[in-house]
Amino acid sequence: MENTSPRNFLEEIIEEDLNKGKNGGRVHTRFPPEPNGYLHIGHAKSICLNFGLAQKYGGLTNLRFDDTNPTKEDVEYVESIKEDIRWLGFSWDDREYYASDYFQQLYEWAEKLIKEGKAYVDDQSAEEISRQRGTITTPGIESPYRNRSVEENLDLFRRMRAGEFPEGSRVLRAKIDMAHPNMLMRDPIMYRIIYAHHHRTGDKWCIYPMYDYAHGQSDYLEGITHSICTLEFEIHRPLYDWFLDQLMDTEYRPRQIEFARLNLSYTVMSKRKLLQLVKEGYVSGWDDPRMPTICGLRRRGYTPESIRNFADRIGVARRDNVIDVSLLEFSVRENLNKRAIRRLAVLNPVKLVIENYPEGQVEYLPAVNNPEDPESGTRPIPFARELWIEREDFLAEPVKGFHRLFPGGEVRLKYAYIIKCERFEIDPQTGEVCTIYCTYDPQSKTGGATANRKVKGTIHWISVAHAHAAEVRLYDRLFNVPDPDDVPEGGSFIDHLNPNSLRVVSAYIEPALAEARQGEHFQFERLGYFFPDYDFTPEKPVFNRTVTLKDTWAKFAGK
RNA sequence: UGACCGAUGGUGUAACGGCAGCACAGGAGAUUUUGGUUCUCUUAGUCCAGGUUCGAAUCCUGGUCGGUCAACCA
Repeated sequence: MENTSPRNFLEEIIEEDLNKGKNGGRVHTRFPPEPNGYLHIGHAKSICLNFGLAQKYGGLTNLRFDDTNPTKEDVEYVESIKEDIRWLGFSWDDREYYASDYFQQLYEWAEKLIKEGKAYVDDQSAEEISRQRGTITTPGIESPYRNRSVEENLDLFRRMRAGEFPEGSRVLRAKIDMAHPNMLMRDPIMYRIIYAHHHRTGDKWCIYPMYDYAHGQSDYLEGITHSICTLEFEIHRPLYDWFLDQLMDTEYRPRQIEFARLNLSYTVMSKRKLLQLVKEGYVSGWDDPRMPTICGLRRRGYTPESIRNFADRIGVARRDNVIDVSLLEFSVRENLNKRAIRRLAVLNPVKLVIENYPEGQVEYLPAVNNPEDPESGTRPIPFARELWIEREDFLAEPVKGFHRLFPGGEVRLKYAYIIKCERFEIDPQTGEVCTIYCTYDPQSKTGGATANRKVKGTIHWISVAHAHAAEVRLYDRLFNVPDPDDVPEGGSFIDHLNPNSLRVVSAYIEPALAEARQGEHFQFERLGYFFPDYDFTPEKPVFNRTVTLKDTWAKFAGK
């Protein structure tokens, strides 16, 4: 292989395995979500890794729902997870599996372990078992039921399965080592009794395998070669290997490899906290555009490509990391800059009157749809005597470095004329500027005699007579500190919620925008990238702000 | 006082015993009918102490700091 580009540690491992001819030279990965919540950007990292690695090495990736706990899981989540993976641009073809597909085989293997004296039924309560487990620095003690006969264990286990015992009364444990320094090896629980309806197996089972017993065997059954998971499962690896070694005598072996999960600044990522935001109404739902969920990002206007690029850029390693959210924002700006259709909109309008422009006259001026894409052409936009401009683009008393409109100053109206501010009026009620009066240079239109005159700034505008109203939702970071989880005693990440993470404004948009379609990405020139919300209708257009444009003036002015 | 894992600019991530590179962020400038884009330039880093070696981010030893583990969750 002559690929000299730097490789991450997963690629190194895979290439090493390939060179050694391990597992017949196959690469087969899996993405194993538990259907108990919505996927977020951290899952996207894992998805890109698992599918990306398989793609790179000519292998396959399975989708496997890890549904071993019927009390927590639900079909509702299965569909959303599939939709999100597809949307991200990956396909598992027909390899859609469920850990529950393997319940029968897992059960038979459990009997095999019992027969070999490697597993036993424990009659103790959860509390007793927990007490006997010892602590991190002291060994555990053995259960009084540990040395039951094979016959008794088998009988009890079969009766557990038959539903003869109440929930929580007995468990099946692997007989390993109660003094093992790794607590997970201290006779871990393999099966527990749960009388709950399973979303796939219904009421067929009342005993359910634990993650540790199910995962490695599921990998084995699917022919997975590289079982990639996050760092917190590292300590589970000896157990993953132990079961495989007891049960399998082939040369083929799936291998668990851990990587550091994604953390994002100004964001919380745990399912529990995300759920709390939804349940307690801090956001409108899992797909609230401020959520780091895949469906939230989608509604916000993020593109699959931008998320894949982001996943590439953040890399992968085994050290804990916090990615700056600005890298995510960079990724979406970069992608949207290339593809977003340019349109004009005024979010915070103030009226501007061009006194020497004929009353009643309307011109349709050509405006470029996307300067990054010469093929995209132009559309006509109506220009008239009365316009809306952005309130921030006028200052009665200009400050140093201000390139926009002020009394006596000139500015170019994008795609139109150069205007000069003659005077302005203040609303006596509010004390705010209400009307700005200008004159225009009739020769300064694109292609005109004075069109190339240098003026300091260019601003956008909307003809009052032709403006459509729209609701625009301005989103900002959900939290106002880089690490929302960093809270003093008794505090909560909720305390760090950004009160201005959503501002809804009534805006004026150019006529073409009223005809926007779902799924189209727009740049409102000089403002940012916007995406029609699911609530959008031609009668009542609603846009979500995906992200602002990079704004070096705001940065300067803010100092 | 346990086991396992980790430590490279502000944030990520490369280097496989031989010039510490790239991206984001930050800064300066050029271009620009978006204070966008693009293009230049630029600030800033190997946790500490020993050892091995002609040569150490890399190997060894010891420390320091951080993470994970005591659900019948995954």
